[in-house]
Amino acid sequence: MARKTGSHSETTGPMVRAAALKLFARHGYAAVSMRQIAAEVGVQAGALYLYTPDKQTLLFELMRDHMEELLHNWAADKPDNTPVERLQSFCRFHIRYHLDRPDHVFIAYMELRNLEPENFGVIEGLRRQYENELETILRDGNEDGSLKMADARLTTMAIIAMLTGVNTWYREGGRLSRERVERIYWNLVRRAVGA
Amino acid sequence: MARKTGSHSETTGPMVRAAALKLFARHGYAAVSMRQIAAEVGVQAGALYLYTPDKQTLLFELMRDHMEELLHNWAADKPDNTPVERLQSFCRFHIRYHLDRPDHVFIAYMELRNLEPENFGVIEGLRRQYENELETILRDGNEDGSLKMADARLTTMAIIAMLTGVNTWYREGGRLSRERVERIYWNLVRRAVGA
DNA sequence: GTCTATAATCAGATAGAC
DNA sequence: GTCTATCTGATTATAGAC
Repeated sequence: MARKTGSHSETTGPMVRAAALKLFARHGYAAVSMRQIAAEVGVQAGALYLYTPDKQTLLFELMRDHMEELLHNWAADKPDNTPVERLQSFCRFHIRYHLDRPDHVFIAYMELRNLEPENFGVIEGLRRQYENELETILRDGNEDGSLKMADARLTTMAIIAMLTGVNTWYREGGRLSRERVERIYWNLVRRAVGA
Repeated sequence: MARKTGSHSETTGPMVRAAALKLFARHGYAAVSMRQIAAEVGVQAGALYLYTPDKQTLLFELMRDHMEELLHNWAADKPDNTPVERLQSFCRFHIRYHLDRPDHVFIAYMELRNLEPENFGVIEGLRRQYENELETILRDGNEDGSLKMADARLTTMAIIAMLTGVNTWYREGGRLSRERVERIYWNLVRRAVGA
């Protein structure tokens, strides 16, 4: 496993991020040492600092890249039609995208408090952007009468919490397929907002 | 602050737990040192070991006591009437109880992975008991026709995730009163399960 | 690009004085 | 019951050899 010599800058960098992602998700940022990450990659601890200035940056970049890719992928996916159809797309996209990246999602929600203030601000801003995507759909539906709810902001937070919760219990090969889970959750959301 | 001498066994024990609760919630179990907890209490690190055998037990007992009190309080609150009324009681109870104990709730959800396997099993069992309280209500409603949903277990997980999510954004003195939040969330749940 | 060695600090936990 | 001192080992990060 451990390479003693040679040049691997193009593979080692991604391997360091992948190892950090896996270990942070499994044990938590504060509980994982740089030595553990190095061992997972197959290098010595000192070598990690060729790929990241420090442990904090490693965490921050994992979270930032995840949030930016989330926004980018939703922007590419999002349809331009009725609020109800956009809402359905959002629900299905959110569940699918999050189930595909359980470690990223776990970190993005659990490690916020381990970010230094400046980094925290950046991630909070990206998260808020994503929430606003859903909130806009709900407001549009409220206005044209296709949806009905007391408070669009609260309903946004309620729906996102509900959908993200799938990650806490879903297991591949379990009782229900992804498609079935997506449909059941969409029906819960649909009825909650009177669509 | 720091008492140099004297006997305080009846106040220091609770103070140690309160300090650990606050600091674990704020920074995470792994990121908090016994010295930080001692400083918060106003004693030296060594003195903590009069009140807990180790750091792990401190975390475990905070989580266990929280879950047991949650179950106990719900048992005392829970009405014995129709599924719809029991569901409403559960939703309002859950939001109110969790908003009253944000630090306990935060720890109970975020620090599961820092529990040793045996302790983890205990907490998981208590959590499952609580989920079953809601699931039973939903099944009863499905049977007598007062509620309608595709899958009681999924709906249980969806509702609990949605309700617990309130803790992530609610701020005392904010735009909405607790009473208003409780009512809005109850209406979302009510419609989602066709009540 | 990676290694080994090391600096400087801090961790959890214990022993013994008072 | 608390403090001080200490043990043992781990931590992040850097320096310099190869």
